[in-house]
Amino acid sequence: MAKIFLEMAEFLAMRETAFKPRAYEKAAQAIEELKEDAAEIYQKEGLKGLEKISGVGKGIAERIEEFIKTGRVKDYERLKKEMPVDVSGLTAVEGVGPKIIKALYQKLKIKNIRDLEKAARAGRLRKLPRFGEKLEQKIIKSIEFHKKSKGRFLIGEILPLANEIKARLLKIKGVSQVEFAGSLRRRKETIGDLDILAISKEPAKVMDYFTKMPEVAHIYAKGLTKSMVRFDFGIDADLRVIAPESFGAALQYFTGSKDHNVVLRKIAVKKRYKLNEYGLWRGKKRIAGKNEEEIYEKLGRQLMPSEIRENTGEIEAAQIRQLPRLIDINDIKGDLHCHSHWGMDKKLINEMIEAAIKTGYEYIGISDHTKFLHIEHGLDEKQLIRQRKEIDKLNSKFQILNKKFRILHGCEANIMADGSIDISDEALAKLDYVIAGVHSQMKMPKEKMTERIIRAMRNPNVDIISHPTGRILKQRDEYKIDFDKILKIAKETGTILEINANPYRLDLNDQNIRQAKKIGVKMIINSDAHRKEQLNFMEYGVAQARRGWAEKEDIINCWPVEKLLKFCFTKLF
DNA sequence: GCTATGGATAGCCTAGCATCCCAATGCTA
Repeated sequence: MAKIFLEMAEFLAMRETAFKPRAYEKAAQAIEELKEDAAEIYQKEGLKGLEKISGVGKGIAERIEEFIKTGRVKDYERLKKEMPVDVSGLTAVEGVGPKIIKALYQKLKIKNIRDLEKAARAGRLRKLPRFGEKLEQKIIKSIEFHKKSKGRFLIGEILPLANEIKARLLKIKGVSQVEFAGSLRRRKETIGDLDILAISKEPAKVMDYFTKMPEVAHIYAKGLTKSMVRFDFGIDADLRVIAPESFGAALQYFTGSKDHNVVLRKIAVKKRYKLNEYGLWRGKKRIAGKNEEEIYEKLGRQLMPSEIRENTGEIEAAQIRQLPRLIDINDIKGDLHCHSHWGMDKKLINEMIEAAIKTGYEYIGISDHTKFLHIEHGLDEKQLIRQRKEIDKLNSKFQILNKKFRILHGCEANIMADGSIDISDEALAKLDYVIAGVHSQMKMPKEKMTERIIRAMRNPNVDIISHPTGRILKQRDEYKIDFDKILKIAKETGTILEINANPYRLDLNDQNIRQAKKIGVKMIINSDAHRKEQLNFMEYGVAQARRGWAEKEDIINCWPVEKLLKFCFTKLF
């Protein structure tokens, strides 16, 4: 449905219809972001229910109804007949928009990317009015990039590279500040492109350097205030050089999100100000712009952390000065989901411990897989006992040395299809804590999967549910579960839900976290490290928790170890 | 076509860059 409305928006733009394109675009986005299936909403509440979706009014609600009932949207088909082209395919080519698509179809009967590439390579585009050789070349290059492009990138893939580029830019003479904006600064799970802002006395030098970096495969644009490039592995990056007096305004503006900014600008207009990337203005006078804080303050709002700028209530909370005090990476006292590959790898457990101490943790929990996962060399009851002895030995060493550090002994057990655990309760009871997770048969019907996890939560030995929704970003959807029900039982039993910090998981997601916090379900941020370097995944988990408005009190590995163990020990069921 | 405001109507984000044509247009963020 979202795709149909998005295409309708493009068709309407081709006809130069005013305002409707934006309306359809907005509706498409709203539908895509919907948590519930639109068909379910319609079934329960009819047209009125659909109209409650922000961006959906009477007209679009009726078209959704039509689609649910007939599987078609007549208006869409009419538009498509008028201009039978693959709009979504063509607009995916950078530099091609509705006006160009229209000209291409009318003059050259170009319907899709294949036609376009053929015509461009044959030199037929340059002959069209308002076209030229350069535009033709640009389109050929865009098509080549499009074929290679991999879409969005995981934050775990981008942040390390971005930090390196930042360090390089800071070394250039005349550069005094470099910051990321956009989805990277909001720490979204996936990043579409890289937005970088800089202050420099010599913009030309920075732009020269930036566009000539070894990673740069293509330069879209290069000016004194803005340059845009594509890196060889497929992500685009923009660099803007900003005047110091506008830096805060630019940072605010380019950080977004778009929805957050739209609301903010409306607030500015209401106060008879104007907000743009150069500052907050009253008439021609700039009344704020150097930093973000003064802009938000002049608009009557607390400064909002970038991770929650999604227009999901943060602007309202900031007005009554009730913003949450988001958890910080420095609040983390330990990591309870670390694999040592015990029995397979003799050194890893020590490496993990060393890395944890170096990070400044007060404790680490070793939680290897249990016996059902043969492939990961899961431990059985006897092996767990032997592992316990080794951990006791290591702990007594710390005591002798009078070090505060402590190793906890846990495991990541498997929740079987019927909700039972793959290892005996006796063995589990001897551990400091137990994580349980689903690692098999993930395609169960919603009710069965929910019951399965609930049964595991009701096991008095199970303290933590790992990666509760099971999704793998860019690879696998979450399992079908009734999350509200899981939350209810988690609250009832005192079961802790994990925020798995592996950048491929980031599970729970931001919305899950917010829901859990609201109900009072406790969470834990774990790295799920299988190598010592992966302990650093914690950073992504903390970012995710922040996006879910989590505070220190909500996350049990911000607590001292005694309090944490007591919470695990006094589990209700 | 949607939303907000007030019950029918106004308003819908802004700006840099490339390109094509030499002042305007389209795309993108």
